Amino acid sequence: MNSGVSQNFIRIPKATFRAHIVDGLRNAILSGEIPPGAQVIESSLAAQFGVSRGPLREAMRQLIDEGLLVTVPYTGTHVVDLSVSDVREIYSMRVNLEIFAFEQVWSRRDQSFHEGLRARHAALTRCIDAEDDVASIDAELQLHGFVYEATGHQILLKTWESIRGRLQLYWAAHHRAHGIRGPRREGHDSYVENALGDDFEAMRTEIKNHMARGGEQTEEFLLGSESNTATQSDLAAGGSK
Amino acid sequence: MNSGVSQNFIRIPKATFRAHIVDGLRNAILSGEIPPGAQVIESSLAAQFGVSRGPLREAMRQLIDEGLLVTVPYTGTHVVDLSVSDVREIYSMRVNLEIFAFEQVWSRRDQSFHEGLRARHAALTRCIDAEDDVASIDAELQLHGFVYEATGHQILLKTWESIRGRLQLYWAAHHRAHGIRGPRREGHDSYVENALGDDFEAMRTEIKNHMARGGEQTEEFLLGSESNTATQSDLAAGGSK
DNA sequence: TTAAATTTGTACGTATGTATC
DNA sequence: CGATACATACGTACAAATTTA
Repeated sequence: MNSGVSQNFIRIPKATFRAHIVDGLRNAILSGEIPPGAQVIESSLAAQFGVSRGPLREAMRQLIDEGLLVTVPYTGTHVVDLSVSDVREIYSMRVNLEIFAFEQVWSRRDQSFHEGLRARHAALTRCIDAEDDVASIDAELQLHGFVYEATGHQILLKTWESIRGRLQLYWAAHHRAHGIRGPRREGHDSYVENALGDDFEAMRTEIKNHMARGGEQTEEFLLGSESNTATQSDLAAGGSK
Repeated sequence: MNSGVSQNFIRIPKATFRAHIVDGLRNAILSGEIPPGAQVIESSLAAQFGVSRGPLREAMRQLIDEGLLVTVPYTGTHVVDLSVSDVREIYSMRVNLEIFAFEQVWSRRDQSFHEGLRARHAALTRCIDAEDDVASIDAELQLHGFVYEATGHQILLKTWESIRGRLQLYWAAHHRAHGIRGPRREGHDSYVENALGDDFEAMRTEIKNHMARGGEQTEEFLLGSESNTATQSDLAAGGSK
């Protein structure tokens, strides 16, 4: 039934089929294998993944409301091409979410929070020292994600996850185009220091500064590039409704 | 091709088919026609809506990550049954989002913002005076939703929409059980007054108070009820991931 | 262990809207 | 303006996988 493409035989480690496709497709997008703006056709992709169109359609729909794909009914689906305002929105939302996250977790920071944060900080530093940019993107997302998880706030965590993909996509595209990542090394030290300190207001301003550094590089990068000030991601961003 | 159930002939007023199902299903849930905790089976639902499994599965998946349905692979899908902590999370997130929304829109409040807000406030007041609780729930959501739309912040708006459904579900269930809605009448007057005023800090505290009123009624309602302190909505809330 | 219920996946075919020549 | 190609959207029937009783 499934010829040509292998990738089976791995027995699908866990859970459903669609989830497996989602991960594969997300990686293909984030790695740049499918570049921003490129069209994805479900029939081709189904063949490429060795699955039928049903599960694949559902997988695509999930990536659509993760904001990685945009679709217009009956015509086609493309990998999102972030505009300046898109990235600006992501960063402003991040500042807000992360301050809220620390607000929620501040009084409940315990031993394991300290250890977890320091561990991820160390991992990030290792990646940066090794100049492994791809890994350090992931490590930085892990660092921030840990804070959201520590809050125990399910909705907050889910909201973070809903923008994390686009943030990662932007960082990855930025890296491939310029070879240098967004936020740079020294920033993380003071970030972690404040996160484990006793001054909440200091942490609040730290977050704003931390994000602002990434935001500045954003502007100059996207303004220097060609395309968009208001892309297709505005309309039909949800697919339906 | 399609026998038995009618509902066709309407020519599908606009856009895709799946979107139509989503609206229908969402209404069925919010109206209590399908009560919280009830199981929904895709085959039955497909027959009931007169559509095939494909579009219906995708519609369900959309409601799943709207948080109205929860599913565990290979076993079943149920209407969400909100726990105390769920509602607590929704309210805390609302406070944060709405303050952020006013932060974004504050300096850009123009003529049409004033008019739009007052118009929706008037509509809400009309519904309350008419004692039409169902309509006033919708009117209140419209009032708050207008603020999010006015920010022009797509991500913020989408985040609001991602919790709006569950908030509406809770209000509707609360109303059916007790006959009285959450936030009461007088609150909205000072809310709108502050929203159009010049004191941002006053607005910030207004929001916290406004939400706190709804939150208190939440506690006593859910604690008086039987079931849950940590429901199924915690795990598998996304279906895949 | 078997069996039932339900979801999940497959493989076709048809219909419809969009765009392009 | 019409015809055509394309990709999505939807329909149907059947097979497989998984959990629960």
